[in-house]
Amino acid sequence: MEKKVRVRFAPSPTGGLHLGGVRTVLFNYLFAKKHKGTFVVRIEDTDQRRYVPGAEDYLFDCLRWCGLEPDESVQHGGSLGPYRQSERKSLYKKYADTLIEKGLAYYAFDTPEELEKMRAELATPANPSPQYDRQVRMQLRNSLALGAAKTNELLEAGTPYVVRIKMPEQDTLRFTDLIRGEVSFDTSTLDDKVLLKADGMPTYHLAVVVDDYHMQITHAFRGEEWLPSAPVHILLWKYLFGLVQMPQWAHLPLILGPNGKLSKRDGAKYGFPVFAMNWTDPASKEITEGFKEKGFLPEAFLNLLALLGWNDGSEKEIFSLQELIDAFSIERIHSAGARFDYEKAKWFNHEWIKKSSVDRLLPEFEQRLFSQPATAEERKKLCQVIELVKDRCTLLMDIKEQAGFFFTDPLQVDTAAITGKWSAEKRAFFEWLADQYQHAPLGDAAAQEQLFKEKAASLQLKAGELLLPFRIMLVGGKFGPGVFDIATVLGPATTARRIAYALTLLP
RNA sequence: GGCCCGUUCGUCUAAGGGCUAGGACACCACCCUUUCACGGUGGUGAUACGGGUUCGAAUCCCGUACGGGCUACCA
Repeated sequence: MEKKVRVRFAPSPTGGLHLGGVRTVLFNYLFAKKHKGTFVVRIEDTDQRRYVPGAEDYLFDCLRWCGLEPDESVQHGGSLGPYRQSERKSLYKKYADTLIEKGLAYYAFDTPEELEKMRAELATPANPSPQYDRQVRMQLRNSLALGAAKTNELLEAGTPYVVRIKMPEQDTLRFTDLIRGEVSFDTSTLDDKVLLKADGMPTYHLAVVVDDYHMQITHAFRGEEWLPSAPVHILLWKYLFGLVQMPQWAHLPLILGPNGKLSKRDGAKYGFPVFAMNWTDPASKEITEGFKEKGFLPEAFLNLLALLGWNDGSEKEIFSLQELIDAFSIERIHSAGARFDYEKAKWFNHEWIKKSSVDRLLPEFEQRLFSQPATAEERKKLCQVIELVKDRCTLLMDIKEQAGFFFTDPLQVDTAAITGKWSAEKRAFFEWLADQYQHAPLGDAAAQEQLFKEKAASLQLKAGELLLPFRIMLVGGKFGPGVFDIATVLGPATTARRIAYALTLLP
């Protein structure tokens, strides 16, 4: 009997939720749902200096917007909490002590200044970043070099210390990554990573192992940037809980920006969002734009993220969340990093807007077009409008431009596009047309078009030369769906009014 | 510098030893549309390089080059 699948997303609440973070959530979620497992969100807030108020609530807001609700978390409850690492502090200390007792870790009293000095002294062009490792540890201020008596003395005097793992001299550590196969490391090249900080908080290395064990995590997904620290975690699993208990690891390929790992700066620089939702830095008040506010549908956002590094082997590209769950498999995740392409991202969104139902789109349109809740009548009109314009919206932001004129007379009428071929005959035609809309029942779009063309022919005017002016009178510019469809939705009174108004601007 | 990971059109990718190397985005052309989109048709465009293994390699192995990540008492 297989163990019940349990996965976790373990963000550190320090700011906006990055594209890559959402993709990690998504893969966790897909895998959990696919295997009827449990998706846990654990807050990694062990660095108190980096605490950012609001970041945690923001994170859950993002997950909610995406439709990726955790099964267990700070906000969702669960029996294996607390789900915030700062609230599990004493647990980690216990394990750090165990490691020291077994001689697998040691106390280190070096101050940050001393470490800096050591690195500065040892740095050479050939070795620009010296490590705290077996080469130098006997020359530093730690329990290994100092001996038991001196160590106890320092401890009793309340000297601040950290706990470091004692990296074995000569060992090869290997594991099988679900995405890249066997990966191995030689411990002789590794350093003695800090496990417990001077403030008593664990570092990521200790916390992730202890918590994954206690929360019974079976599969761990994380970004490829964590691969180099895998050997530390393997060792801790071996020392603390046994390797058989260790979750299966999958190191996800990185999402790259135009220059390496995608960063928030890239977004600002190249004009695309990087965060899921708008993030306002509480200190600087600086706002970083999110996909939501930029006008992405969450369905599209998830879809494009899933296809960045994964595909189902077919040529299918548009997937709903349920379809992703059904089709998902770790084996089909790529091992190479993927460069984020904003143009393709927009294409996904456009596809989703086109395929979404009027009902799905209604609240999106309403929210962007009305300052107050729409009346039943406005809603009815809105539905017709959505049907007419949704194919022309790539981002939800486009709604204002593509649909606004149905509800508000155009502020600017591009008369310059009309005046070139304007004439007294044409003016007469439009005066007649306005009058028709004002007084005669005109029927549907097809009937209006027929009448329009017949009248044009009778006056020896080319219908083609009248259509564009008509459009501009109604919408203000050279865009929008078929003119007679617009006139129909606008209704005769409004259509007549706009023609009449435009005529006042023309010779 | 050291360690780790990676390398198919500009970008995302398919092809898990036998092929005219397929699709999508973007781009270009044409068609449709008496606006602009949508849509349709077609086009430009890739297996980093060098060695092996094999009857046969994008696919397996080695090396080189290039790219990325890590190298904090951050995650």
